[in-house]
Amino acid sequence: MREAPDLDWFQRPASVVAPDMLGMTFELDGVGGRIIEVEAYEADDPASHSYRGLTPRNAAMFGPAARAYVYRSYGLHWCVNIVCAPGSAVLLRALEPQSGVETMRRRRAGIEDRLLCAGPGRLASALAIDLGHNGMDVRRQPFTLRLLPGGAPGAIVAGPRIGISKGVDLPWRFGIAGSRHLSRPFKRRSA
DNA sequence: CCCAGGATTGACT
DNA sequence: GTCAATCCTGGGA
Repeated sequence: MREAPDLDWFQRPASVVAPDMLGMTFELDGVGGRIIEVEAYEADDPASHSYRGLTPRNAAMFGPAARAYVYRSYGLHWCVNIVCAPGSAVLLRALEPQSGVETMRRRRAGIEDRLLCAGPGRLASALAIDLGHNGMDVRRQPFTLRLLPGGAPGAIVAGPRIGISKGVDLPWRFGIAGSRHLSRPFKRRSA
């Protein structure tokens, strides 16, 4: 099994790190899978929580790289990012479930397998990520983040980010083309 | 101090 | 397709 990338690897701008993260394996307490979809949020990005500078909520985004930035979405859901260069982070939007699938099913009774980690809120729920994980180093227990031989299992596609009202033109959503574990399909590039 | 508005999801028409 | 749930951040007064 390979190790997590060096700290320097994370200290690049999130929009550069994000596509490199596709195909890596992300787990919490042995529950997780292959990263299928991510979004990048930069420091000077009007859609980013860090855009207006350091606040109590977004403090992790201005701390060391390779840490988790966890926030509450719409008052109900948790979402998890991996911090990159200062003020930038990669939002984890979808995994292909690979380990601890029974645990995920128990946590999300009734949901289809392909939806277990399809979306940032579902992903955090399936892995039982919450604010208690904010600021933790994703290269160390209880997290694992590692490269797999072969890299991304398919072509990488990019498109506009989902659910934002600013920065809508930036193509900073990245995913594995055609994966059935995406939160939503990527619009095919027009000819 | 106030309150509009979310990096979403699931239920329902 | 539409829409409510739910809560807390942070900008503005």
